[in-house]
Formats: sequence, structure tokens, C-alpha cells
Amino acid sequence: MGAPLSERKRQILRAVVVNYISTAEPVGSRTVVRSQRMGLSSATIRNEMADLEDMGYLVQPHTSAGRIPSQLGYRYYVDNLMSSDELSDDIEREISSTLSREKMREIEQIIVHSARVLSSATNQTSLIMGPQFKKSAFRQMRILPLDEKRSLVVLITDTGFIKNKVIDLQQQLSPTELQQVVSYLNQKLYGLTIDQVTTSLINELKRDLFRRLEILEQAFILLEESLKEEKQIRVFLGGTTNILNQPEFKDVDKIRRMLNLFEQEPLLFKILEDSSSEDDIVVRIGTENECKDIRECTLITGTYKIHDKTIGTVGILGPTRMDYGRVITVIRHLVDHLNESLSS
Amino acid sequence: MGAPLSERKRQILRAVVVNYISTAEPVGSRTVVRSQRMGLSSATIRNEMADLEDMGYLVQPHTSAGRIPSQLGYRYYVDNLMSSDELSDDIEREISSTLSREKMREIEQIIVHSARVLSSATNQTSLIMGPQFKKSAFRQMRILPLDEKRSLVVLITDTGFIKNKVIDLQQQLSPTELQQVVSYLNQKLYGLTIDQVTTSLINELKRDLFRRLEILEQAFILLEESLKEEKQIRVFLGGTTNILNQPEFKDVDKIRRMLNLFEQEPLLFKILEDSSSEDDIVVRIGTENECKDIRECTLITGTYKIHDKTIGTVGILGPTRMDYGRVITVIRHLVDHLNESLSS
DNA sequence: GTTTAGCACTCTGAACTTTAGAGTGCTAAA
DNA sequence: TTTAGCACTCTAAAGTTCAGAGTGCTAAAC
Repeated sequence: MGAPLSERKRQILRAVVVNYISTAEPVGSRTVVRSQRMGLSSATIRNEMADLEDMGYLVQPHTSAGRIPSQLGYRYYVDNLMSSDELSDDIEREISSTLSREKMREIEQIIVHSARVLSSATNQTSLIMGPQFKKSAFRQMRILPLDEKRSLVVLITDTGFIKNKVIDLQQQLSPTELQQVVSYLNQKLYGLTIDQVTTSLINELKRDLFRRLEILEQAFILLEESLKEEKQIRVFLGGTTNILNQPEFKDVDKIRRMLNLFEQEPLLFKILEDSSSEDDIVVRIGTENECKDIRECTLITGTYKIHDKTIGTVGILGPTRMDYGRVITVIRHLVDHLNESLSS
Repeated sequence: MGAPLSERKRQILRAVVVNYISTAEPVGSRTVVRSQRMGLSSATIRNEMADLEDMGYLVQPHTSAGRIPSQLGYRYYVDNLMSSDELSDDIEREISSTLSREKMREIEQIIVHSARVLSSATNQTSLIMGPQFKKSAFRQMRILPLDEKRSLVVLITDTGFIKNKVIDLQQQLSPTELQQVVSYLNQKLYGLTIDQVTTSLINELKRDLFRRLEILEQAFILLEESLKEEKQIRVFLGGTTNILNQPEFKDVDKIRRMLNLFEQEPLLFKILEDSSSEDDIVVRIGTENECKDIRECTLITGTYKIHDKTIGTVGILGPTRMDYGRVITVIRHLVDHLNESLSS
């Protein structure tokens, strides 16, 4: 990306970014002088800052204001200048105590609480994609008749999820018939990921079974439906009100657009999915985001796993002016803890 | 409440309330003259309005502004002046189509969608308390072993709910032992409401059973826990961003306080519970609300039933300046539809 | 006794003006 | 190459002005 920056420019750029992140005010040359102990006058810094502006790392909101980092400036900071924060003991403790509590057996509970910790530790809004059931592999299926009309279908996956759903059956199946159906399905579906259980596959199985049992129309419609439903994943939010504390959201209209976004789960899902990478933490600054509703924001995401299988994404969404170092460490720690506590 | 209002005052009060509800601007005497076709001059109306202010039905934000209804004014309007809206066909259609859709088998789905309809039909924020499982009566319990370690506990209630939860058992029970436990529990618990299944009752049962089977410690802890969990009820929100459209919430600080409230489920639950009445729609204006966070708001609630058993509350929360007539009819219709579609 | 026309008075909110302060870029000297 | 000095620019906050809406009161009209 053009000429490499001199050490002095790097220091100045870092000073501007750090200052702006913490104060939200444009940073002037005098402020940089004060925070750098490098024995240069403000005039010199001014020249360097003018250069940095020409190169695209800084921008001026108006003549005679200080500078603020551009998107490129943040990018450079994140890639080259940032010192990764040490996580304070408080937060470390908060995370691990939140996740290790005895009562946290339900995965949904874990996710909800994680979202809360994440947002309170970063003062931003957190998004966590619930476990992606669809990436798990089919292990076993059971059907438990409840009363004359209803049965409970139970699905078990290799990642240890147990999903169940009540279905209505118009006609009653005898235990033997039920047994036949179940073992046939188990045999056919074993090892497939939920994603692979497509409508066409189901139709095929249906045709196959119909030759033997002609009573299953209803049951199949419902099975199909319940699978479809499980494929849609929930996104959990934490600290949505935190954006109100950010000075960049003092405009009611921006707030509205943001909160509106938060109400649209499918969109949030897409945003998280777009930005997730199997193995590392991803930082998307401003227009690096696909979704145009968050082009003024930064999204930082990580993924969590169960038994080494990536199963969901966690993220922090906030203004581009966010404390990158801190957010990244917090996410990293949370993901580590999640991986550990979900795999046990 | 003091002297009864003359017909003329009633008309003027109604005019002020109606006008203020739709414009959010203080209503002056001229405006009242224009909207009333009663051939009086603004001076006369002015005198009457001054009287109404003395009586406490109207207030002036400042000298030389129009009047706005006081809390008492709204109360009088709701109790004596309001003409109940006819529901437009559009909304009627929207409600019934939302609730009758084939896929809406899961009760949670129904609730979520109801919250949405409610908020979009009223332009306010809607709150719906999920079905109060705890008020249902225990009907039947089943335990289905899944693998070496885990079992699925299924609870069926008289209102047709089916709740289930996976539990870990340290030791495996033989089918016979399991059968014994289950039938003992069924016998003991049948007909009790979930509310009545207290910790002490569970402890008692536990002591009882221990004499016969000594393996159940784990199972019981978990059963107890799962019941406890079911007792906490979720509150579903719809249209939280609608408050941003209300001019009374143009202040970022008020917005923050409101959104903060929305994030505190237990508080919302308490608010709804405080205000619900078995049989009719309840209107709580301003300080009539217990909770101090909504002392500037009006909460209108209704309850829904399954098989004539009250099982949850739906509500609309907005500024005291809300379209009472419309909101009440919308809620009434929604509740009717809910009752019908949940009881089938 | 009501009702109303007329008028002086009040208050607000929007538009405009002023001003202090922060910061810049340039020039010329170190 | 660095820096002191200075003229210049822009903003945000505080102050000012002003039209408009609405009132309450008085005295006349019905």
C-alpha cells in the first residue's frame, strides 16, 4: 500500500488513533506532542500529519480541526501498530465464572450469558449466532408416542445436540410400524449433516417408504417442517443500549436505523456469516462490511466450536472508533472459554 | 370526582384529547372551535378550558401555549368519552392471517408473531408474556432414555403444553426402576399446578422414593431444576423501535432508559403481571403504574386463555398520549383470536 | 347572566449574530 | 530539517431578535 511509513509517522498515527479512540475528539498536533515524548515541536508534527492525511490515513472533519483516523488509518493500526491488550483479571474472572456456573447446562443459556458478558466487557453491542445445528451430523432419531394424537420426535447429533419436536399424527401407527419407520430413517440418515437432509432427499425417502407403509403422509410433512425450522438459526444480542453511549450515535435517526437492524434476525445472521472465518478473529472496518447498514461500523468476529467443529460465530458491533485491542482480546478469551465449556 | 362535567365541557375535553393524541401539539381554543361545530367563539371556549384546567383535567405546558390533557383528563376520556374504534378490515385480516397460518404450530411462534402484529397495528411497543406454564396442571410425565448417560424428561399439562428437557444421569436406571419412579411421580403429581410443585414437595417425594431406590439423587436435582426453570416466563417484545417515532421520546436519555427497561425481562414480567386482570382489558395511565420507570407511559393489557384458563398477558406500552380507542380494539381482537387458536 | 370582540401581554422556537478557542498552513529564521 | 510566529479558518456555544400562537381580561353586545 504505497510507501512504507517512517517510524516517526507510525508513532504519530498510533498516537492519533489511540487518542481518538479514547476521547472521540479530533486530535490536534499539540495533543500528539503531549502524548509523545519525542521532543518534537507541534509544527513538525503538523507537517507529518499533513503527510499522513495526503497518504489517506487521516482525515480532517473541517479545516482547523484536528485529525481523525480514516478507515485506512484504522486498518493500518489494527494490522501493524496495535498492541494487544492484556485482559484484566476482573473480566477474565467474569467470563469464566459466567460460563462455569453449574446451572448452565442449556446451551441457549450459555449463549445468552456470553452475549451479556461480551457487551458489558466491551461497552458495545454483542451478537452471537446460536449453534449451527445444521452443520452437525445426524446420529440417531427416536419417536415417542405421547397420546392418541401426538408424538415426540427426538433428534440426536454428533455434537451432542438433542432437538425435539411434538408432531400431530392423524392416524395412529402401531409400535411395530413406528419401529420400522424409525430404524429405516436412522439407517438412511446416519452421518449426514442436517444441511444435507434436503427436501429432495426427504421426498425420495418418502417414496421409498410409501411402498411399505401408506400412513405416513402427515408424519413426513411434519418431520420435514421441523427440520426446516431447525435450519434457521437464532442470533442473540447483548447490550443493544450500549450504542446509545457512543457519541457517534447521538442522532436519533441513526439510532433508529441501528435498532431496526437489530430487530431483523435474518440480516444479522447474514452479517455474522459473511464475516466469519473458520480459524481466526476477523476485523471488518467500515466499508469492508458487505452489509450497507453497518458501513459506518466495525464488526469483529470469532468462531466457536464443539469438538473442533465450527458451530457458531460471536461478534462485537460498534462504531469504527472502538477499542480494537480490548475487544479482540475479550473475544479471544470468550471463544476459548466457550470452546472448552461446550465440548465437555 | 368533584362536580360532574357539563355536556359542553365534556365535548371540549374530548376535542382536546382527540386533537392532542393525533398531533402531539398543545391544543388552543381556536383549534377546538374549528373541530367542534357548536357555534361558540374562541373566547367562550377559552373560559371553559380555564375551568377544565382548574378542575385538573387539562394542563398548560406554559402560559400562552395551548392545553394538553392531564393524567386525570386521559382517565376521564377513557372512562367516559371514548368511542371505541371499529377495527379496520386490513388489521382484522392481518391478525387472523397471522394466527391461522399453517406453520404456526409452536406456541412460541404464535406469540412472536402476535407481538409483531400488535406493534405494527398500533405503532407502539408490544409486550407479550409467554404462556404461564406454571399455572397449568400436571397431567403426565415420561422419561425416555437416550443413551448411556442422558434421558429425556417429558411433561404434559392439562392445557396441552409439552415441555421437555434432557437430563444427565450419573448411573443408569434399569427400565423397571425407571418405570417405578415415573409411575410413582405421575400418581403423586397428577392434577397439581406446576406452581404447586414446590421444592419442599419435591424433597418430600425424594425422601419417600429413597427408601425404595437409592440411585436418584442426580435425577431429582435435575428434575427440580428443570421445573424451576419453567417457572420463569419469557416476555416477548415487538416494535421496540416504535417509541423512537414518538415525539415524547426525542431525548436520547429517555430512549436509553426505555430500552434499558426492555432488556430487563424480569421487570417487564412484573409490570405485566401487576397490571393484568383475569377478565377485562386494563388501562394504566401514567402514575397508575406501579413501576416507576413507566410513570410517563400508558400500559394497556389484556389476558389470553387456553381452555378458559388464563395463561398469559399481552400489552401495549407507549406514551400517555396514545390512541386509546384503537389500541384497545386491537388488543381485544388479538386476544379473541389468540384464545381461539390456542384452544384448538 | 352569558357570550364575544378586542387588545395587551407572555412565552417559545427558529433564525441569525457574535465570540472565544482550537487548530491549521505558511513563511522565514535557526 | 526543524521550529517560532502569525494570519487565517472553522465550530460550537452563548446571546439576540422576532414572528406566531395563545392566553386572560375588560367592556360591550346579546
